[in-house]
Amino acid sequence: MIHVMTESGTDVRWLDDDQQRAWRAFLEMHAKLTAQLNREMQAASGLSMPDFTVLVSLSEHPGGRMRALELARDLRWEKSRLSHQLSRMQQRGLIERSHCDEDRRGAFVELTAQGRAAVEGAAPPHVEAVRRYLFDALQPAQVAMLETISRTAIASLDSECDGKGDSACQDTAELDPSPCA
Amino acid sequence: MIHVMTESGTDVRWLDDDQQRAWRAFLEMHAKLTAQLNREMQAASGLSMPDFTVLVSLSEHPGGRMRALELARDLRWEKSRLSHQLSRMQQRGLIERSHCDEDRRGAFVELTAQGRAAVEGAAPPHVEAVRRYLFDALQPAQVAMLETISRTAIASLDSECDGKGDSACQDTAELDPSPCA
DNA sequence: AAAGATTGAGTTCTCAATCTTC
DNA sequence: GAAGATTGAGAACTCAATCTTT
Repeated sequence: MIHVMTESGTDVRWLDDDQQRAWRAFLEMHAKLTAQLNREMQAASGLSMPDFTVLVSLSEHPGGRMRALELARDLRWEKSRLSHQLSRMQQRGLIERSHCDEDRRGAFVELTAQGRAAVEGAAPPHVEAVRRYLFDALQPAQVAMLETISRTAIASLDSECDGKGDSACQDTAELDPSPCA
Repeated sequence: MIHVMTESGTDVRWLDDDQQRAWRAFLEMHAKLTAQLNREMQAASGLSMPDFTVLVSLSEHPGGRMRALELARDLRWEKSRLSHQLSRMQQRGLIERSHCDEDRRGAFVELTAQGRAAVEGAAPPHVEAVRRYLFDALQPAQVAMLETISRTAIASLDSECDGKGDSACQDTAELDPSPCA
């Protein structure tokens, strides 16, 4: 374990070399991968990744229709982030919004025919790209380890933020992960 | 291997269950982790992660001074992304820009005293957070695997984009990874 | 007051266009 | 024309404030 004295005299445990390399490689990998996936999806289908993510979630629900709050929880997005995104997607005809009768505060979000066609067209090349850049090069044990590592970090992040409001730290704990492929 | 017939009759190899779970967990982990690190850095030091990333890179160079293009390569950022970021940081007094004598197209970027103080103050709590949320919960073999997986994906991404311009696909191949901790 | 949702302002990022110097 | 860099427009995200309904 490396310790370094800072100017303030505080004792800081820096990352060791292995951790440092892993951390920087992880960040670089994520940045390059998502940038590439975004570019290919935009070019092939005219959708951004945020568009696609929303459409996938909707398409996995019966009738392509769900409450906005449920969608926000599903995606682990802030309410305002979802609202802004839905506004843009509505303008482009990918989704529609309607009011909720049981609870008149609520809003429903619904896939349009155009939105459904868009996500069905975008999914195949996207999945192929995820395979090509990531999974085709990984062994099964590595895939399993990637999930284990990710879940470990998610658990430590979720346990950290216990009493915090809104969406920064999740107010939901029992939903499935965000659908992105 | 699962095959699915789409409407267009194309044969698509979808992700299998293990891959699907790993992929979604990976995306969720990265999103939560970076959001949390961003929030803590903003609260503790008034810096965003992009600010910090730039300052770290500068502080690791002699004199806290380097060419803009070198910085862009170091961070694997587009020229325009860096330029916008530097404009904001210059306004806040974190860096200064000056002209290059040898090549009058070029620009130098230099850490100000304030910028150096900011990054030195921000680094310790940031590193602690990275340890707390990620590395403290990982075994050495998992850290090594994370790096291996990341480098595998980076390699497949780098080999994919060979003849492409500017920065989307890297025009550099022999530099160190982006410094972010 | 709390819950569901929207809005506006400010930051960040990408893309295409531009400008200057080589 | 290519290289180094900046600019403007639009998309995406966060935060705080707001509005309506419960």
